Amino acid sequence: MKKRAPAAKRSTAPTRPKPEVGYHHGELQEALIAASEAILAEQGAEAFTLREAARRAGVSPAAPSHHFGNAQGLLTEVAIRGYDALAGALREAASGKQGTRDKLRAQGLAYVDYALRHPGRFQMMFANKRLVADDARLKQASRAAGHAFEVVVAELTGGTAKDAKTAAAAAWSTVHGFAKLALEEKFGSVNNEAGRREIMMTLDQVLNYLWPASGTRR
Amino acid sequence: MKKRAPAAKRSTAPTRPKPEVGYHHGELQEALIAASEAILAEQGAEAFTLREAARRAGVSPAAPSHHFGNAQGLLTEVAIRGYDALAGALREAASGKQGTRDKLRAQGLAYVDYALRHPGRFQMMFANKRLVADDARLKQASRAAGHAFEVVVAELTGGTAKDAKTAAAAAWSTVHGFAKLALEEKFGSVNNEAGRREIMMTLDQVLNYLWPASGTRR
DNA sequence: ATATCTATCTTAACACTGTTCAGATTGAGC
DNA sequence: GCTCAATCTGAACAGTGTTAAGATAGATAT
Repeated sequence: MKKRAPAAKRSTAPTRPKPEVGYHHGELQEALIAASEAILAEQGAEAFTLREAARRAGVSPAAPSHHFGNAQGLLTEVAIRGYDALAGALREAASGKQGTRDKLRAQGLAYVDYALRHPGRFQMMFANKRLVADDARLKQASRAAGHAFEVVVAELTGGTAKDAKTAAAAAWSTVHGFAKLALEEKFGSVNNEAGRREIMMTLDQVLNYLWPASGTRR
Repeated sequence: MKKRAPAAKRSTAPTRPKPEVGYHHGELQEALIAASEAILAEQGAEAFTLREAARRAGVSPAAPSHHFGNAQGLLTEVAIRGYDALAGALREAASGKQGTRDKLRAQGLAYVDYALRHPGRFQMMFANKRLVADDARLKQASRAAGHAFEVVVAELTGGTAKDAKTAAAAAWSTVHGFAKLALEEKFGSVNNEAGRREIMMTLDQVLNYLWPASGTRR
């Protein structure tokens, strides 16, 4: 078994607030999360194994349990960060536009773009059985992402809160379904850039169809 | 290990075209498919194991390989039947209605109803990595299900074939996304009948919002 | 400075999994 | 009857997640 490089020597100053390596391994949590992300990015959600994540972090397969309890715990942490990143992407997409419909369309495109750029992470985020589904932070992060739709949609409906909820559910369902179907290759190949561009164009048409510009009829 | 009951005695007539039991086990393919369906129904897609399916069919873990190659092959067969059943449900839902919009709404409700009633099977149908994704029969069955939307939507658009494709993609995406999000508990609990009813009502609102009755504006 | 404490990590084991391969079994056809 | 090919078993292999006991080492107290 390969021994990892010895930890960097401690600074001579003993009162350092945050040592550069910390405990034995130091940032094992972060290392395991990074390793998990790498597996998801390289080989997809189905290929993730706890042992492989431990291997990449240079620790024994039992090490992660002390930080995350079990594989679900580690993946939950990954999913939380994934939701945070998604929510950020949605907010940013909306902030770059003026009209409400433009914001909504930009959010839809950003949602699917995120899914296609991080397919493994995205699939894992919505694989409740592999996560600690009732984790408070996970639920909060997920809600925050869904909330990004409500914020924009509320401007659109201008009606009751219930209408806004319905419209947000509609928007989220549409882009989520499109992303999922795209990832399962129902709209053609998604492995090459050309395929992804075509899929994004299809999405644009779908969004135009469901949320036509003001005054347009169908 | 438990010995299964001895096969029923052959009929005295030797020229029977289809013996009631066939080979050693007889209908092992069907038994394995039924066992797999049972696992999916009882414990969900994540809980499926080939060994458990073999156990339930009363054969050794190596037996399935002779009929399906591997676990993916068996699950592909299950998925094909799932798509066939889904396509049938979609066609039947549309056939019971007159107006095009009523057909579309009935299809949407039927789609999500199917997903909520057979969650394990539904999740497996859209888990490409666990199936033989390029199996011709699987792709055909999947296309047939998607085609059910196109048929109804074509009446709605009355435009070019491209418009119909866009509208069908929109409809499929919406109901698929809603079903997926519902199964991941994003719209509340789905484990009890009351929760499912509430979710179906939310879906009805979503469909009314996205495909309003003729003449209605938003 | 030394001893103790406690978080961290390893080692080894356990019960699983899917798959492969050699051989046994058994229905079908000559 | 005999042969043949399809079917199934048994055993093995490499891999998985998880657990328990012990080693290690940073932090803390004396």
